Amino acid sequence: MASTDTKQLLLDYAEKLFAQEGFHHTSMRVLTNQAGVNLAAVNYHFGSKENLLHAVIERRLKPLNKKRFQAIEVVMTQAQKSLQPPSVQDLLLAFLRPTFEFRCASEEAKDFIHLIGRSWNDPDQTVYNCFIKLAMPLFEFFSTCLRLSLPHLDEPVFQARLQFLIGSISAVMCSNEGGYARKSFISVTMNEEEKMDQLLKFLQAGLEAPQ
Amino acid sequence: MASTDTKQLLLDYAEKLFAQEGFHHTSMRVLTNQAGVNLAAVNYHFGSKENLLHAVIERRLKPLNKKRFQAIEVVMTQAQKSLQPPSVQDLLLAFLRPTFEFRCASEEAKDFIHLIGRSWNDPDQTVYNCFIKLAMPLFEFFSTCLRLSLPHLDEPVFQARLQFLIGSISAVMCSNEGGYARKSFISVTMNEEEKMDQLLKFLQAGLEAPQ
DNA sequence: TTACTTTTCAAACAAGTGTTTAAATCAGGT
DNA sequence: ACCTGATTTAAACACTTGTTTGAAAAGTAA
Repeated sequence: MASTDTKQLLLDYAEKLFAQEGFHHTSMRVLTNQAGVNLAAVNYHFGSKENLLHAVIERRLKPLNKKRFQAIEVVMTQAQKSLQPPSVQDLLLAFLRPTFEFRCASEEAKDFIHLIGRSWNDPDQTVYNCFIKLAMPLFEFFSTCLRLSLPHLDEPVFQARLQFLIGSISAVMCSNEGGYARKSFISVTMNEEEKMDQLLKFLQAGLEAPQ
Repeated sequence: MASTDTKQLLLDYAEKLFAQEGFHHTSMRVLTNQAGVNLAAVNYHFGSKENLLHAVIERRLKPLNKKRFQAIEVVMTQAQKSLQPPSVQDLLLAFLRPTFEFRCASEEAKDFIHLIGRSWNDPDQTVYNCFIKLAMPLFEFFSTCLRLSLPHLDEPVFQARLQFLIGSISAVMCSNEGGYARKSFISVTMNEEEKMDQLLKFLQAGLEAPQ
């Protein structure tokens, strides 16, 4: 077996298991068994379990964040041309559309998004740090741009609403109806596009609410 | 030492550690060391680590949910009297006020709320199941009542917005500025009352947005 | 084939986990 | 004082964890 195959297998199954079971709760023995490779392969190819997590997150998050970054940039340049602040709707869409498109791409992508959505509140420092290191620049860029769309808001109010926004987004990212997820009392029977539309409307209304 | 003291100590420190480190990542040896009791005390008094978690959650969640339940009931009886559907604002307030009041009561309460807020998306089935079993009845009641306030929404849209709502609320519950939490790029410098006001406005606007 | 590197493999390692056990200690009632 | 049941204790148990090791196998280039 080529070395790249083993690496890919490990990344794929790690992504799935980390999402489903959590990082700490995923055993390297279970992972390597499912992937059909030897236990020592993880340490040989990645050095450690933590490095494997890093590789799993980086592999998908880098291209995804690049897309989001570019989409936001488009909105910003158009805004500069028209000498107007960017609209909340455009910015939200620039952030959400690549996310949802990515999420719909495959079942594996859904697993990954689940993993990411949970990282915000993950008690495990390992997961949180790994995620935030890769995501921070984008979020700060997004936050700065969104600020321009909502100049009338006091800074603390803006920060608070940013927190609410992230909560809603990560809730959607964590939900995967029809997947391995446990039952919830909420059953969102909606295709992904409609769901994004609804999330957009919800967030826009919340962000633009009178202070 | 009276037996009740040991039990209390275990509950207190378990609450703190489960919130800070997560359930699985909390070692019973560390827990019993911090609490100053013997390792075997957990199994003697609670039977198992899982039962301890259950006791931790139940101790605080039962009275909290009772308060929320009663507050919602007040809103509903007033609505019935006036032959009007309950307002979104009143219902949200009935749910949020007891939560925030509880959260402000003490630092331990904040830990607990953090633990609860995370339970939604906890990869650990143990934590999730334990939480949902105790919280489900209240959430279903709340959901049913809120549905009456938003009769014009299609059912799928309502369900989706419910998901967004829970996301925002749990994001706030998980945040504990000034506590042991790691740094975030969001810094919400707001007292709890203002924060609740803002959350209320945000959610109300989002829920009542045109479909 | 030979020589060399990369990759795989089974086994062992050291440390940590929740739980159990049986003896020791403490408490309250008679 | 004594007895009895509740509680605490140190030690051990059985098991899992991520990681390391050194030899075997596979792959590559001369």
